[in-house]
Amino acid sequence: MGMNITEFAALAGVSKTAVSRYFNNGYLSAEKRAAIEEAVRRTGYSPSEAARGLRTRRTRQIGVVLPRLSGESTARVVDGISLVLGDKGYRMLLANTANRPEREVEYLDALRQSGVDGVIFLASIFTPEHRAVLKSMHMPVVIVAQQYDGYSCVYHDDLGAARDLTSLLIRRGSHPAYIGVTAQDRAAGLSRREGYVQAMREAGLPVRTEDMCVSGFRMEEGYARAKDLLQARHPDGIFCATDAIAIGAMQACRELGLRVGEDVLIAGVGDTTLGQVTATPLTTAHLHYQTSGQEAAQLLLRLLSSQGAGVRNVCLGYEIMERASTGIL
Amino acid sequence: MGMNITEFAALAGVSKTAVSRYFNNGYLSAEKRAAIEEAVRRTGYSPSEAARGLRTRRTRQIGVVLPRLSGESTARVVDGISLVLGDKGYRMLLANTANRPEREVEYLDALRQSGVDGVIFLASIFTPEHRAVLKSMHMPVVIVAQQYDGYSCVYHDDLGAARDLTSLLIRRGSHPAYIGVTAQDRAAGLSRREGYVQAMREAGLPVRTEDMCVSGFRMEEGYARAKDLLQARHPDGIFCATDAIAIGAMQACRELGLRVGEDVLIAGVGDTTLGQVTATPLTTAHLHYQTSGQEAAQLLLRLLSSQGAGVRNVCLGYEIMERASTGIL
DNA sequence: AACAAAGATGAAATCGATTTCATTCAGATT
DNA sequence: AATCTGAATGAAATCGATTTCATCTTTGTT
Repeated sequence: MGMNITEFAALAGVSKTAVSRYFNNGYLSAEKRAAIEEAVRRTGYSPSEAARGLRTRRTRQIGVVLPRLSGESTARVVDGISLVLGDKGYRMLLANTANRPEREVEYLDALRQSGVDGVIFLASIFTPEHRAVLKSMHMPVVIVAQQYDGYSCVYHDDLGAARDLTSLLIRRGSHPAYIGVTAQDRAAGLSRREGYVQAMREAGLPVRTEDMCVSGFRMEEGYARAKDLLQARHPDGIFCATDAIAIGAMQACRELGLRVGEDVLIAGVGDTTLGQVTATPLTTAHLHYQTSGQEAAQLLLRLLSSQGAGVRNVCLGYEIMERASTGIL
Repeated sequence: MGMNITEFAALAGVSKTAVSRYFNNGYLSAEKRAAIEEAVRRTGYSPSEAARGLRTRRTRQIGVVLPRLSGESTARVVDGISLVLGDKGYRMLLANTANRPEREVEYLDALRQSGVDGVIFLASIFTPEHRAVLKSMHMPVVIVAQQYDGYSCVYHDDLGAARDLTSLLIRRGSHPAYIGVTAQDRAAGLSRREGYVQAMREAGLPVRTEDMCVSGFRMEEGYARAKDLLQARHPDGIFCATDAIAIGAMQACRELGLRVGEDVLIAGVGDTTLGQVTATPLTTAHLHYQTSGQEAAQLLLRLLSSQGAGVRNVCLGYEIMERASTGIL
């Protein structure tokens, strides 16, 4: 522990320079290398990250900003990130903004100061302040789950997934309504709604604003919106922008005496575990969250090695999981 | 960005020392303070964490070691931790060991080197190596979800929860079997099993090893163990050490044509969202995971301020959530 | 008026590494 | 034999802060 390079070098019988070279693979004779290796084994010495960071301006730390940790999708993305980062000897500095956009900006700023080598940003909503802070970051940034011009992004084909699911609902004989999330969230809000609209148009069905509404991300909110919608418009199908909302909707159906998969067809997006254990298993789209985390980390590491390698985007596909909520199979 | 204290001091018309004092609330005249404040506003200067860390040997970073991120309980604990830490200006270095105990030791070691101020350890299993590495940590450590002699711990009353749930199963008319996890996990494995055993004894029921088995943490594993158990022993109740296992067990029942809550009563532990959306809502014990994260963070911060304040333990209670899986309410 | 105590101040030392640079030495080339 | 090449080497400069310490200014006390 409390040993510095000078002490250690003396102990190993070599110069400080040699020790530094040992830990940074520089020119070094085999004997010295062996002597140092031996001394390391004996003493457990390892160079101070602080000193090293001061000199090299690199910390081997990556900042990860995310809106929440509860929520399976985020957790899976982070899992993917840490998988890749851990392997490459990078550490992960987590900034949990607890769904408060003003905190996002705050934290991005803090990360900039704390000297992380790069940032992975799990975005939900982009405000003008976001744009400003992102611009002021003098380090590589990768954005996950959103496409954002000028930055490397890893995202899902939200539109495609929503379109396919809506088409499925139509094919199974329903005229689906829509429960989504705020359009400020361009991926989960805007794109998925657009997918719904496209599928409806393609099928020649009218797109009525009365059949569409906006919910929060929580199950309870989905439940409430669904109950309103079901009582006001009596839809025979609902496409929900997220699994959580869909689960809420299923519950609302049940309470109103409607059979899910028969009286009302329901689909969600995300393929969370939740949708697999419900009374009626949920039809949904599997998005490759963990993969997106891995891709993001790899993208960032590439940006770190070859400086300014330029912006690169990765769009991941999806997989439709057809289950009983859209009709008995 | 690229400005150091010397440049900045010149720009503000004061000495380096004054600048340092400004950022560390030392003696400083009002005029200088104002001048520096103004200059900070103009330039956006902020001291380098690396240099600061080198000199002070403090990083304001806390290492958090955890076995997995997917899994609601861990996510909630981390949420709690980041809530407290964020408020106090500490950052969180996450080490995700992906359920590999050998990695836990590795990461603890890495954290020690990387100079975090303290560590929060979400433990599941303790091996002799764990003990060794923990001992070699020259910094405060708080352990969550396990009681471990010599360290400050925040944990749940696993035994009590298990005992109460088993008693409930018995009161509702069943003679419950047990599906648990490895006893190497002293909290979720050993204590909960002990709670089951105690409740059985109290009720004067025989505790048969054939009625008890060990599962992994995943739903699918709970499903498999439950199926075996149900076919071999035909129990009319099962106490499961975790919600995930319980969900698997419910599925096994359904597939065997047994009605959950009638033919077979089932209870789990953890009160995850999963248990609230299943066909038959799950009776379980709510453990205060987020609170335990907060408590752990607070404990650690206290250890950091008053050096060697000594070991303190926090045991959090639980709340029995009685739902339909133990009989229609 | 003399003196002590307390408040401010900045020069210089320090934290523990990396990196530059000048030098040595062995072997290859002419 | 003289020269060149390139690998190894370590002394010293450097990264950007904090902290000590000696000095100077106030203020308060008698």
